Amino acid sequence: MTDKLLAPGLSSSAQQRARHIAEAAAAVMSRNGYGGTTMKDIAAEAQVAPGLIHYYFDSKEDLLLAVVRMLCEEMRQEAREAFAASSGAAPIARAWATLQTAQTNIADKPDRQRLMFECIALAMSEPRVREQLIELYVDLLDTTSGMVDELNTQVPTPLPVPARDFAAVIVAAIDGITLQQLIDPSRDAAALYRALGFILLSGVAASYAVAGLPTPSLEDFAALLGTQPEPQP
Amino acid sequence: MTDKLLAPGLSSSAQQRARHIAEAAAAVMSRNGYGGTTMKDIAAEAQVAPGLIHYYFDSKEDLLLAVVRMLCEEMRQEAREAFAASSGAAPIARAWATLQTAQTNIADKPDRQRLMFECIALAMSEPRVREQLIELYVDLLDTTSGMVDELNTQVPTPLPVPARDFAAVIVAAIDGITLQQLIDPSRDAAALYRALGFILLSGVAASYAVAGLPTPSLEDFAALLGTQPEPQP
DNA sequence: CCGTCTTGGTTGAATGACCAACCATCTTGG
DNA sequence: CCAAGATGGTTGGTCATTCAACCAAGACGG
Repeated sequence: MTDKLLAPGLSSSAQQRARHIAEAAAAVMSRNGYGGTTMKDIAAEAQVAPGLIHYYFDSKEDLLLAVVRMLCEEMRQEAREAFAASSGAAPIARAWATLQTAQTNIADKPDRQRLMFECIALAMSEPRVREQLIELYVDLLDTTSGMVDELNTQVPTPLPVPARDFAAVIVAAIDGITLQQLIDPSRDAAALYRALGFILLSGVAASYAVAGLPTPSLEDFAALLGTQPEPQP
Repeated sequence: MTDKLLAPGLSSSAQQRARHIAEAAAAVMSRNGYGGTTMKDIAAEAQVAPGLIHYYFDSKEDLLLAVVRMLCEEMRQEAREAFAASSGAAPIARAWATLQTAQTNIADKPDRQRLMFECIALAMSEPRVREQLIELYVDLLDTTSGMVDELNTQVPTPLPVPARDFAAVIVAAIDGITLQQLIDPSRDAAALYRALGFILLSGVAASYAVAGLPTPSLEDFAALLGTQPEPQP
């Protein structure tokens, strides 16, 4: 039994208790990182005896996984909502709106992102963690490539690359930007997202061009992304 | 004194000795990860007493930093060489050739990449590590944006985003793809790099279109990237 | 030339801090 | 009254780091 949280056969109050502990863990771990968090810290945050944590979770690692799963689900949900909310708009606008959720995520809750990456680092040496993480990534790519698929139908020439690969690259770029932000928060994340937006959207422009349709100008994009185009000197 | 390796006033034989230890550390840490490596392991690999390591390096952390700096420098060098070697070719080909070095890097030496990310995770909680990492990223972005600048002059319409932001996004995407590869090596890295290539290069296509020049067809790109375009069903 | 001193390296056992996991023992709700 | 739930001190193991002792090889005085 690896994860009592998901195990059936626990009363709903027990599930609530487990969740309470997981939330406390999320708070402390976000604050101090996984390595910098002791079971005692978590117990203190949850106002509970240290031993009790092991009653609900087999190990510290399990607790981390529960936390990370919660955080992932939350982020994915936000992205899905933004995508759905923009369902009437032009494909470019939808893509941009959805991308924004990633941007605000790192801006508003850097600690959570940090925890995610600590978990990834742990996964490199802990096979159990890795498996869980693979699952989470599969879900994330499913969601993203679903969106790409949908946008693909609204564009004159469909993308010349498999939607899933395209989605993976988008996710990769977001992860990478997040990483850079975590390492040096003083850098301007908005500028990077703007650049990412341009890069992705110029693909759309090419799509128009290839179809022999009038190509949207870069100024159009610029207006959309809320910035001026900045030609190189 | 934080880093005896760089400290002046050590005889050159001492520098050699330090390097020898750092190389042993690189080997073991790549194999077992930073967390999974003990000073004893490193000592054994270097055929040296555990205590000696602290004669040359103040802490395990310092040793990691020395190792990471070596690895970074190596990768940057490879990329620079590939870029320089292709200096006669078309901008698209140069970009692609340089991108390839990143691809082979993760394919051939995943362990090193893993160590890099473990170091990044550590940086989140260790200010000293973070500072060093910021420096390394600055260097990396300098190199990359230098390349982007150079390519920018060879293209009909210069990029509408600052070269440095563009470079940062490229680096981010590479990092992200690397991360995904580390988590699940069974995924097809080549496909992701192909997708990244298309995304970046369709920006070039747009650049032609905006300039009112005939747009290179996606088939042209496909040939260049050594694959067939795969239209979505 | 030879013994001794000095210095720069080198050794590996001992230290000490840390903490996840355990468990013997209470408490309480049903 | 008795589990299920909760407590928190104890335990055992892991390591980074320290340190006192050791050694080889060059400098030096006699």
